[in-house]
Amino acid sequence: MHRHSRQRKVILDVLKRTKTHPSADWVYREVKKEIPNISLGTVYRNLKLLQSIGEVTEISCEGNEGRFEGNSHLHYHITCQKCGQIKDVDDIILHDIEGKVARATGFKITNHCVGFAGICPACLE
Amino acid sequence: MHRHSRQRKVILDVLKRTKTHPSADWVYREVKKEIPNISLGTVYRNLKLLQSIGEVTEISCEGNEGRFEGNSHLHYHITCQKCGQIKDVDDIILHDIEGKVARATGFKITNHCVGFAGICPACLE
DNA sequence: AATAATAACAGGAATTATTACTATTATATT
DNA sequence: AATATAATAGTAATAATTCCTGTTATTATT
Repeated sequence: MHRHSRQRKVILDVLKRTKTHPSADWVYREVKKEIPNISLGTVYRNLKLLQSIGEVTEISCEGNEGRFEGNSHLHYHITCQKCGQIKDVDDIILHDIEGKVARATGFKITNHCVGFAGICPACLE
Repeated sequence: MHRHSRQRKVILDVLKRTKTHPSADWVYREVKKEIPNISLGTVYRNLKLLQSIGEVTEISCEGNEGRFEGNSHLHYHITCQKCGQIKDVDDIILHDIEGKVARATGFKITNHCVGFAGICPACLE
């Protein structure tokens, strides 16, 4: 059973209000502003716990391991390597890729990581 | 300029002949059978060098960082979250996703990261 | 409100994966 | 064969994460 703790609440708040995809250490430093003696272990433990209850997602694409986000809905993105903008890829384009892979492999799929990088139309000119 | 070394050759041979997606440490232990005093640093250095010349790929999706493969034909990966095995998903299943995304977004795509995670048929029982 | 049970904590040690350093060895070129 | 230096072995260092232990705080129960 989970008890409430101030530490957990502040960690989640920090994640919910940032638009970036911070590392555990960034979260630690941020939470420290409010709870100066928080332990890094507490941050890791809670990031894991919050993941397990679906409040937080760990990004696993594009070498961004160890980055977390509080907005846990699935999405695809494409990054321009020149100007850095990130665009969304319409779900329809990649419709049912999980289903296709599940049928081909026999796996029960629980997660996927789909991301692209390239040069955007504007930068191509 | 690259010189040839026995160490590099054996490391590449080991990777080319395995069907698994080994870690640097597994490669190290395997190469040790042939070159008992090889250094782990040598394995890491060569894995990196072999990557840079396209002989070896490092898997970068779904928390599989640090896994390598010598098989360079296009395919995707699926990882079992229970037993940890990594299997290949043939390109045909997700045929031309890069092209689809390119046409939908107008990007010139140069890189992608596509991987899946779930529970494998054996672990589902 | 006080008590008891234990989840969660802080702080530090331990672990793991990877990289950096340095003196020595091996390879390609002359 | 002599030379220059890429590559090596072995070790130390770094970074990210997890584990451990004694203490604190939260929740349920009285």
